[in-house]
Amino acid sequence: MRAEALKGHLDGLILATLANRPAHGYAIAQTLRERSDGAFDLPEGTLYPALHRLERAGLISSEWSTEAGRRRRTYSLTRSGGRALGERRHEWKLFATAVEAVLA
Amino acid sequence: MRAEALKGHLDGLILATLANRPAHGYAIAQTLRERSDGAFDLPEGTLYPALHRLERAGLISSEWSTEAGRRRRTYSLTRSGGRALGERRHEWKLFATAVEAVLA
DNA sequence: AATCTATACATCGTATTGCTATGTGTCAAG
DNA sequence: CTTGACACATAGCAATACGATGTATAGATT
Repeated sequence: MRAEALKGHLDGLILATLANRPAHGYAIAQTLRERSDGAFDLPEGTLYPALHRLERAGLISSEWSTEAGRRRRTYSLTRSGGRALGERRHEWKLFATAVEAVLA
Repeated sequence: MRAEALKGHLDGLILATLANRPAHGYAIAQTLRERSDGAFDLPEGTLYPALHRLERAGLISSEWSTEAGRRRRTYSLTRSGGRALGERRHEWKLFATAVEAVLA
């Protein structure tokens, strides 16, 4: 997968992952890898800045916790993030339809 | 349509447009707008640099001509560009499938 | 005991890329 | 003679994914 393909779509994927339940960064990466059947295997330098960006934007919120000696930052979708996810899903449909109309 | 959504996918769209027949920049923009039902309305600052980029990469080639006083640069898909288009189409399928598996 | 692997987070610097704004110039319509 | 469509070009900007690197704990392996 070329790096640029993901640009502009990562935020929606992260929000969608958090829509089911809150999760910490590492778990988000695992879920994304599983749900995408290995297609999305995010390096740390991609994931953590994206999470910080989403939190700055108010779409997710975080809380520190410690479990078995490991510190975790657990992220949850905010109400605003839920709305944003809806928009992203809608936008994706429009985008995918348009791309397929051209590529086909 | 958010600007970042297109990133990394524009090249494939341009290549696909040229797969039918050679065309000049302005015509490519028109075709893209029509085929995408208005979703892709490329500003010049997006289209022309992209064409130069594709030509530098050897995926398209160009020729100057003049028609009715207007100079045109007509672009054609190269053999290498044809192969690249195939790859992009394949990559798109993988990408779209993965995104839908996560967003759904 | 030492090393490796997985877990877990963080950030600096870089490359890529699409867009805005601006500039050049032709031609037809009003 | 001004507006709009046609036609191309580029400088500067903003956004973002990634590679590399660093910190730290826990369990398994050697």
